[in-house]
Amino acid sequence: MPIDTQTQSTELSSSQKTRLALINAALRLFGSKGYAATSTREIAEAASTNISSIAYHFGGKQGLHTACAEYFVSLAKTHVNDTSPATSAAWQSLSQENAEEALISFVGRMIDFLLGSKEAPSFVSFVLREVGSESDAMQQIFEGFIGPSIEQAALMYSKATGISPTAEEAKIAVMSYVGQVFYFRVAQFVVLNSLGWEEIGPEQRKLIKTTLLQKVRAGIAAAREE
Amino acid sequence: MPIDTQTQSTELSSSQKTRLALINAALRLFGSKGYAATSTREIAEAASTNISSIAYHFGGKQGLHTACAEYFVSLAKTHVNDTSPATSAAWQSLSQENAEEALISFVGRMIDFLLGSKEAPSFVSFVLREVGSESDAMQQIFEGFIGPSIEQAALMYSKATGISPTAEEAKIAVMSYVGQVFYFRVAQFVVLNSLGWEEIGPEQRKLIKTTLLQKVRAGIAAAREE
DNA sequence: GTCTATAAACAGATAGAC
DNA sequence: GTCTATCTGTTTATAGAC
Repeated sequence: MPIDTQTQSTELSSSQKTRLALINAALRLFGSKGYAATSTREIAEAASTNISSIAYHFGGKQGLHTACAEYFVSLAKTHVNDTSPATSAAWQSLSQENAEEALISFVGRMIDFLLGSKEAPSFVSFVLREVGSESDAMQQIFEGFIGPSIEQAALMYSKATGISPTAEEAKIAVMSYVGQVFYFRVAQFVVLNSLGWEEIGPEQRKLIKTTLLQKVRAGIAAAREE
Repeated sequence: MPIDTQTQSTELSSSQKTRLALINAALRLFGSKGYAATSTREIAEAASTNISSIAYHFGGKQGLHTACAEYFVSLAKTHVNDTSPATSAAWQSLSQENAEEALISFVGRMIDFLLGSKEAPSFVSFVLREVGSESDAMQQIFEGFIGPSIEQAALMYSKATGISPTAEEAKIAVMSYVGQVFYFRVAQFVVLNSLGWEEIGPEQRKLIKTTLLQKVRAGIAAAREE
């Protein structure tokens, strides 16, 4: 059961504060160093609490890890739901042009989040380490967030291009867009060194966005003509 | 100094055999479980030797890790040099059409290697874990292999599209192609679950290849018309 | 060069005081 | 609920026999 650790706006009990601090610290440390390389002592110190709090709140290190995955899913879900409040049925009636714009907007928002937000590095690192080990946590992240997102984007793609919504090509195309964007976050070291950049700031992000979205539009147009 | 552990064809001394077995076992284990989660006992067992061999041959766990990176670079380099024996000057004189075909061939071979070869999972996992930690090993991998490959592909892209070879757009486009392909290997869990596939076999690889290369061609055509 | 035995450090978990 | 103190197992590194 994903516990609501974020939406509670005003007052948090001392217990909840400790709990949330532990999850945030763990998510960051698990992401940057990996699960095995992160010690519970380290997490407790980063969360400004005691090692025993981990056993008390989560049963142990593994329980804290599970809680991190649940926290990520609940956060990612509200993020996505906020930005696309329309129902699945509403997508069905979109015109080709509107579907294309919706897909472009989807990829654009993904670029802004993955390359522009403060939380992205932790989140992406965490999920990236999970996806390698086909863990229960990954299953949960897929079913709760990634799967539905790809499903929805594939629907937009099929509307935009006119190909069948059940065609495997739609999902492959969508995943290729996702993959492109992730690369610029995950392989940031390669990106910075190849281009001689110091960082991926607003200007760099804009250049990446322009180049990538042009490719997406070209790909949609080409698929439409088949 | 990258030590030649592979090209020696016929006879390997007992010492070299142990050394190579340790590197191969470590590369696989570091990739699949991560550096911290892999114990030297485990590596020694997988390599059918004793723990102390690690200290003897590499000084310790960290030394073995460095040797893995060096081994990867030397292997990747010979792979790339084998498949593109032409000099940099030769690329300069390519026609638009030939440059496009060279780029398509580059992406196609990347798909075949990353999704079809037996070694790819270990290698990709290893490099993926390195790229997160901007380690000395990663610097070496970039300078020895990744950087030059991107440079070369960007040159093909500029020839194929007619844009300036120094334009940042060329490298961004090339990296977007690389990113797409990597996603299908790295996020294989997502790919299989989204598409309901059991594995990425020859037929699946062919479908991915067709879809992705169509996008690459469309992107080149669009950039050419600007 | 390879092995056994062991040292020294560190991990996660837990009992019990407050 | 949070803390201190401690237990038990495991890690890497190393000294020394062969």
